[in-house]
Amino acid sequence: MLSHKAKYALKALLFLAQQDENHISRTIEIAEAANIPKKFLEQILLDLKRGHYVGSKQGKFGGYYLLKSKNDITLADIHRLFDGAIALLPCASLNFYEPCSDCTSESECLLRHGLMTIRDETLKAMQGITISSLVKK
Amino acid sequence: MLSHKAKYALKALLFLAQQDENHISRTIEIAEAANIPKKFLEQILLDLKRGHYVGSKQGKFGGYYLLKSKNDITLADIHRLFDGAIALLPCASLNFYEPCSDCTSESECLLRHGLMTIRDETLKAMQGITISSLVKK
DNA sequence: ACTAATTCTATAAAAATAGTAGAGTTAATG
DNA sequence: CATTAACTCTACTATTTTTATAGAATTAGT
Repeated sequence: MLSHKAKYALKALLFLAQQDENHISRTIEIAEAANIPKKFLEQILLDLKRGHYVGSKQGKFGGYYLLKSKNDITLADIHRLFDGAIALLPCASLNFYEPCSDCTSESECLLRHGLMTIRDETLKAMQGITISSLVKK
Repeated sequence: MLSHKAKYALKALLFLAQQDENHISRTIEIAEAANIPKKFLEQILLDLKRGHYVGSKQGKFGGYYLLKSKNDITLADIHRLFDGAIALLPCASLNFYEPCSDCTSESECLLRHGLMTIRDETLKAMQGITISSLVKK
């Protein structure tokens, strides 16, 4: 399941993607349009900025805008940024690999292989969903 | 990601699946073989029992055994039993549907459709992984 | 009766999540 | 250059979920 953060991030990105090119949106606008607590959204937008998904303009008449193309922001990206690994266990993860503390031998682990299969399929599916594809629905 | 409970449940089921037909395994055996805290495993086995995945025999020489066929226990089943919805948001879930509190109109939600696509693909993949298929690896 | 196992309920400790507060910084404008 | 309106940053708090643990009750074989 997605955390609220990830969900809010997606909703914010969808909002930004629907604005005119070069338009700058204030946090409060996004918060009200997408029904997100404003102070919470501030943090989320900063995270999106640090991930180079959005850009910002400071000061009066400042705000946020999409930095990457709608086509280049996938569900997988946002999941990883806010919720971490896409794999079902850290030992099966590409980007967030960690051995299981209860695992005696990873190579003999019966679970890991199956979970890596799932990861590959889920990842492929999630990389197929972009902000652009969502807006078009 | 899977919770420890779900991971431990899978490991316990894998252990049971590898025993001889009609063999009964004590909790302590499973716990030691799979490196799971015994008292925690007790709860998990009870949940698996309530889900009709394992059966138990009480009293001296009691223990647990697989009730369903290895082929009929899927990763999707265990995920749902311990970690709930497979969908990324409750509003996109088949078995754990709930509307989002922040959603003003579900029919106009741009996220939901994409998440239902992901759910269908993930679910299909997870239903393809059975205890039996894991043991064979 | 004794022993060894599951069953059940309650509790506790730790971690993660969700959200809030408030001071600081930046930039436009008159 | 003061004012205003925006983003930025750090810290904190409250809640919920997760991960167990404790201990009494029940069951059944010998």
